[in-house]
Amino acid sequence: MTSAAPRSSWSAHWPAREQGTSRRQPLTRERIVEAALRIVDTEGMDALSMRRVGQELHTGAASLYAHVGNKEELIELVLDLAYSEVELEQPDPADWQDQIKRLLRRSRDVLLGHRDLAKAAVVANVPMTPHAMDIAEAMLGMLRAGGLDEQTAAYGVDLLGLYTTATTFEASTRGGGNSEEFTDQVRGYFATIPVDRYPMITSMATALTRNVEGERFEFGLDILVAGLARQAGPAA
Amino acid sequence: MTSAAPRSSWSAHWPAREQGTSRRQPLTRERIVEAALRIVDTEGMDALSMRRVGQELHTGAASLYAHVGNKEELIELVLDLAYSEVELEQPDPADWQDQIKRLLRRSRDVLLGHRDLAKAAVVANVPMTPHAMDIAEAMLGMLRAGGLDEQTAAYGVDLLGLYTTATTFEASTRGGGNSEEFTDQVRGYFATIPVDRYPMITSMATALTRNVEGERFEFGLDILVAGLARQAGPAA
DNA sequence: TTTTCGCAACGAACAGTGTTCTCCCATGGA
DNA sequence: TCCATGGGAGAACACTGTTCGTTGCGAAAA
Repeated sequence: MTSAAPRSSWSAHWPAREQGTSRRQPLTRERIVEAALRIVDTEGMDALSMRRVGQELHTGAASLYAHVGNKEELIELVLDLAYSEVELEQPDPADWQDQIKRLLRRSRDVLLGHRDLAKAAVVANVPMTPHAMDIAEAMLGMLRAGGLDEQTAAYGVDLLGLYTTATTFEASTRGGGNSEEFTDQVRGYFATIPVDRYPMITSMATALTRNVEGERFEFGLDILVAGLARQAGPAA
Repeated sequence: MTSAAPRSSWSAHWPAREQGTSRRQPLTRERIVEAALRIVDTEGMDALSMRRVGQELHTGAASLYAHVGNKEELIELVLDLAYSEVELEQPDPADWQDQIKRLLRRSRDVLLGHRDLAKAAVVANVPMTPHAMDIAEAMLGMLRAGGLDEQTAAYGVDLLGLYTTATTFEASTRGGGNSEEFTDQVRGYFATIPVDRYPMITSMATALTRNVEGERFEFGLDILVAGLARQAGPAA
């Protein structure tokens, strides 16, 4: 703040730098959401504050409230922007199980590509933003193509979404996925707890802390999709 | 603060009220955690602040830091206190599937009995507090009794815990469970979205918003436990 | 019994947070 | 040209978690 100069006169000396590209663009909802996502990508969810977003756009926090309502809505918009990156495919009855798995893997990868953004997905209720609903719509199509009845498909899409967001959030807290620091830390902790009270945990420490990229996610994914498929099998 | 009197002289006039029961008990970790849980029960997680806990114990926020370290640790302790309410049973190979279901139902009920405490369970990483590990220990025993190998049981306990906490948190945000306000609100929202973009969602609105006590939870529970049992079947 | 000493208790303060109020002023329509 | 609408922005409000420095009490030491 020591180098702060009168900004209006300063920009008056620099009237048309690069013409239409940047040069003090008007504040829009879109630019705000993009700036917020940029902050999440580089500094994480905890660093996302209204003042920080304002700073990113060279303005104050108060200016944002003309476009976004409140922080909760901003986070929702950021999450929806991320969800828009998830590529969808048309439901194919012959391939619906793998389609669902691919879709959820892509969703997970997109979330993991934005640091700990999955935290927002977990805290948010049922996602009712446009692109989140696009994903739900696609999943419902696949589940129905697989022969599931309405109620099973409805419960199923909820279950699959819940699993994906929760498991992705969990993964995002473990330092990005590849770091073995967390694993070693937990394993070291398990070595200190009383064996007589926790015979299972202590003896299974290595299995419990196993951290192979995606394996844990695939494990639950297989169970869930197979379980849903079994609901369709006997009925159809 | 207008009625604030010199407390030392005030308590000097009231030296031994009720002898050993109350009378300005010393601040302990236990009393702090109990007070915090009381606040969560009556006002919810969002109302839980260090100052609020201090107020509950007729002191300031700073006094708590001699016993709890920080807020994150306090929340962990509160969660662990709640987990201590979950009754456990000895693993029985003949009944392991229902045992697991009962255990998770009890866990869910305990969490739901403390407002939105499940939020803490979701945000917390893998629970490594004593009573949380007691539950994990019991579940591991049941899974192993069911014939699952080490790695499957390890992934399984993680999966089941994740599902229970996430689904319970989701349920706790819907106004306690019985309130149909949220259901009507979502259903009303679904009536406003474009049918051509969301044909599935709009046509399945009633199935998607179905909110029968526990049914949704049981749906996922059946799939998960059955899925794990299938992992044990062919191997054993 | 007196003195010392450690440490829990605590008020105040710091650096943040989300949000609102209230101006200022530029821009578009009349 | 005038005026009104509304976005931009500084200041302020009511909070938050946490730390600092002091106070005072209770127990051990002399």
